[in-house]
Amino acid sequence: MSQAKSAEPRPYHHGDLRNALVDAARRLLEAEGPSALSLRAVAREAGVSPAAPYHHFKDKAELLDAVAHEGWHTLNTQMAQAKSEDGGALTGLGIAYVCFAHENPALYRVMYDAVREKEALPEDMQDNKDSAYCLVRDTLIEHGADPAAETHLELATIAAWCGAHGLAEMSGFKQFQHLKDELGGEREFLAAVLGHMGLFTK
Amino acid sequence: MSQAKSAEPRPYHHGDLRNALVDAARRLLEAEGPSALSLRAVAREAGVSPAAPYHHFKDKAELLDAVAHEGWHTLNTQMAQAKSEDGGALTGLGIAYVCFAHENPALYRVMYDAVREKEALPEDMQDNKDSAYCLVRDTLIEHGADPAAETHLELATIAAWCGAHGLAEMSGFKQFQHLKDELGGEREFLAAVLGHMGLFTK
DNA sequence: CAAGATATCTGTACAGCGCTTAGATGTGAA
DNA sequence: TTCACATCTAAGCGCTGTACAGATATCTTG
Repeated sequence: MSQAKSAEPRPYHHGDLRNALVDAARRLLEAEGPSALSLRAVAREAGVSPAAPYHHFKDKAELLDAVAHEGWHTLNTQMAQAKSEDGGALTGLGIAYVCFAHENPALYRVMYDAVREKEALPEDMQDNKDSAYCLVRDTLIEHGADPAAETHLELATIAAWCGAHGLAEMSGFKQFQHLKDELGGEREFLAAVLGHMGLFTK
Repeated sequence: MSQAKSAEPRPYHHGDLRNALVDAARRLLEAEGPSALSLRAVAREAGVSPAAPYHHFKDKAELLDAVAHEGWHTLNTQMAQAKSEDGGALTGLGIAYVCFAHENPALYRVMYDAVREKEALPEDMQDNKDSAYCLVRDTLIEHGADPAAETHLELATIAAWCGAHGLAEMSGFKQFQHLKDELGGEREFLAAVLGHMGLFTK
């Protein structure tokens, strides 16, 4: 494992240990998976003692929250990019969402583990202009949803998100491989399933 | 915690420890949540030594698999019941699915944790006549899907399942409370979101 | 019924975990 | 310069999953 970046004998005070810990956690997560992500391992990876993280995070959950926060941020920007590239079709957003989950499986899991613990939407997804949630809602409006029918709009956004999250967790199943082969690829499979959700038509 | 059922000093050989362990696990899961479900706690609850479970399960994951297996079985039967009671509407199945997840949150989580580990559908959900998967597929046929269009049918079933799973994980969010109030209840909220998924119309 | 093979369970131990506490070390303000 | 404060280390607690050797009960075979 990469032991931080430099070989010089780190000064007693790290300088920016908080960020270093979050980075180390992401590195470990990617390399070893979520089950290997112990606080102690993160501290080792960052080159500090096992107790050091407690001066920056209340407990392990709070460190994972910080990792998840970065994850939501990345997801938001990737979906915004997908929207601009794809001409703004809802299916494109759905595929971008699922692809993010596939490309960062461990991170995606940490993101939703945190969310399940709190039983609440992460702040990064709430009524923040840059959130993927709002991106989806705006896209629905562009495709004809009535912006005045707030409840309707909110329900539709939730439905789309539920479908995308479900697909993100399911589409990796081995049992679906034959469908991907049949349809000519992963993306085609995703688009087909999303298409069957109604909301994602077109 | 209830220390098994009887006060008599259990014979050296338990008789049916395997099932006793699975039951103990379910009891703990319900009472204390998934984070409290350690192998050692399960052994304590069943009144045996920490090493005893290893004669019946390869490791902790295999015990959780057994718990998950029971969970899938329960889910299948509850959905079959919902179908017979509800006149066979797809929305009823979706609501039954989500309600199961809400009534057994810890169990539902164990079920999907196992699934994520394996990246495969649980056996109990595959092409077994009693599976909820087949129940949904048959319901789609009853509502007009062409049984000969196998790919189409499979995609639609997957889409429905993805939507239901997503909703099961999302619908507990505090942020959606105002929608439940507005719509007159939890079930109405669920039905409304499912309705927006297209597949679940009627 | 005797005897040994086998299945099941216990006791003990190890390394790793999250977290706490006490004390060491560096930093910045008075 | 001094002292308060932020940051880090070292040591340790109780927990975990798991391995292994040995105890105990049951089953099989004679």
